[in-house]
Amino acid sequence: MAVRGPRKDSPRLTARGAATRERIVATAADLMFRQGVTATTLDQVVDACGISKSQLYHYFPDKDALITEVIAMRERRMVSSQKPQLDQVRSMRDLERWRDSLVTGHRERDVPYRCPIGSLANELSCYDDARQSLAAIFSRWQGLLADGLVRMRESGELDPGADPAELAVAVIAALQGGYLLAETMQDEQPFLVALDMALDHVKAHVRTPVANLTQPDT
Amino acid sequence: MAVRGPRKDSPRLTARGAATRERIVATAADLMFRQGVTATTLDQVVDACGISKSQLYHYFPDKDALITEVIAMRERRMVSSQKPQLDQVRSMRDLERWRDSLVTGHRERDVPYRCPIGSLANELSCYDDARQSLAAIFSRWQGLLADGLVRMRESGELDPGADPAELAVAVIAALQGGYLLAETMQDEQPFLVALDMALDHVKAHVRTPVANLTQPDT
DNA sequence: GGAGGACTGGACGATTTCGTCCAGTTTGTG
DNA sequence: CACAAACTGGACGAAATCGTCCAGTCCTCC
Repeated sequence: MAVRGPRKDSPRLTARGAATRERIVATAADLMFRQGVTATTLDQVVDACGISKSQLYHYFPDKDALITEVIAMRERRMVSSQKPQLDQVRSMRDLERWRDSLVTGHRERDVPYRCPIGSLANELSCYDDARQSLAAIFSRWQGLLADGLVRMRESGELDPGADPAELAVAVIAALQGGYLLAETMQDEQPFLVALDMALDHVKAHVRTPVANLTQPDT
Repeated sequence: MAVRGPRKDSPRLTARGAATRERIVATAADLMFRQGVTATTLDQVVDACGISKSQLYHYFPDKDALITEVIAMRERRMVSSQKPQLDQVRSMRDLERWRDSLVTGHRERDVPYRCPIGSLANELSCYDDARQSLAAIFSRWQGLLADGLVRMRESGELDPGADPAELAVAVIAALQGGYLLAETMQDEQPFLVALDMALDHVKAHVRTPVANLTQPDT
């Protein structure tokens, strides 16, 4: 898991080889996403990928190594899809845009309501290596969000007393819970409700200009 | 799954037999809780339970049937642990007590931060039978919570415009997300943060007496 | 005390899964 | 060209896993 040598997992690797390797990981990631890790067979990966078994074992010593790579790919994908958006966050409005893109993203590609990271985390949390990697991914994700909240605080929109890190954790938790309920109930409503709660929670820490203090309707 | 005959799964069943059957389910539930369903072997169940394999197959036709029973047990346990508390909920204060008992419950018995229902849901959501049962459990849970919120609304504490069902979904989602993060990070903080967010969210729908409208610190 | 359920204990087979191995072909690159 | 990597294809073994089966003992209730 730790990076020991200079290049340990690439002892002379052609562009083509790297591509195949990547394809294997992608295929495994997809199968594991849909069926779960334990339920996914190496033979399934081989078949779905259209390669022969010897190729799989040419690139990966065993299933665990493949799983490790799948996790790594999940992190890359999360960052590449989330970072561009979260880096833009400077206001409550931006955060709402982020939420909307999560929702619409699931609507157009009709991928099941399910978090590729959360589902791995649930299944692999009893294996410490994997668990730690997944914890790091969550941290990273949370960090991206927290950075946005920090910017909101610096720009004065967020209350100076608000804790961006803590808010970010809450938002990710809501996201995960929303995914799980939506998936289980096969209904996107819990996902929407959870995300709205999360954003409301952030909004509760938005600096309230006096103008916003309208008279209470009592 | 559906109850067809008068007693289909108890064709003459001694008290002792029923007890053993129950012990098998409990043992399986425990193993599946800690390792996951797919990762749990029938031989493991047999060993952990101290019975012989023929007994397992005497009571259950196959692994699926056992899983079904495990899910049913999870529902019973959830209801028996949650209903007494949630039925008491009549105020924000009661809700906070519920949250506290969730936290302290996990602290004293040092059971891992992990939802017995949520983890099953995550792993079994691709099998429609199981998924539906688990969705029903979530609904039930949410219903218990919503009932409490309805009482809060009736007593005037909760805003008449608040939607108890929706609030309950949000709370359960936060709970689930909190579990997942806490488990993965091996830290109870995300669990606390998520639950606090959820309660704040409910609190935001509490009727605000004029007395509570203290001057904003601007 | 007798019938039937509860239970042991392990043999057994079928199948799946992981992982190995290798002989031979194709592709790519210095 | 020559060498190495990429790849096929499938045989193979070991182990795990599911599920069956049965002979025989123990317990319980009518």
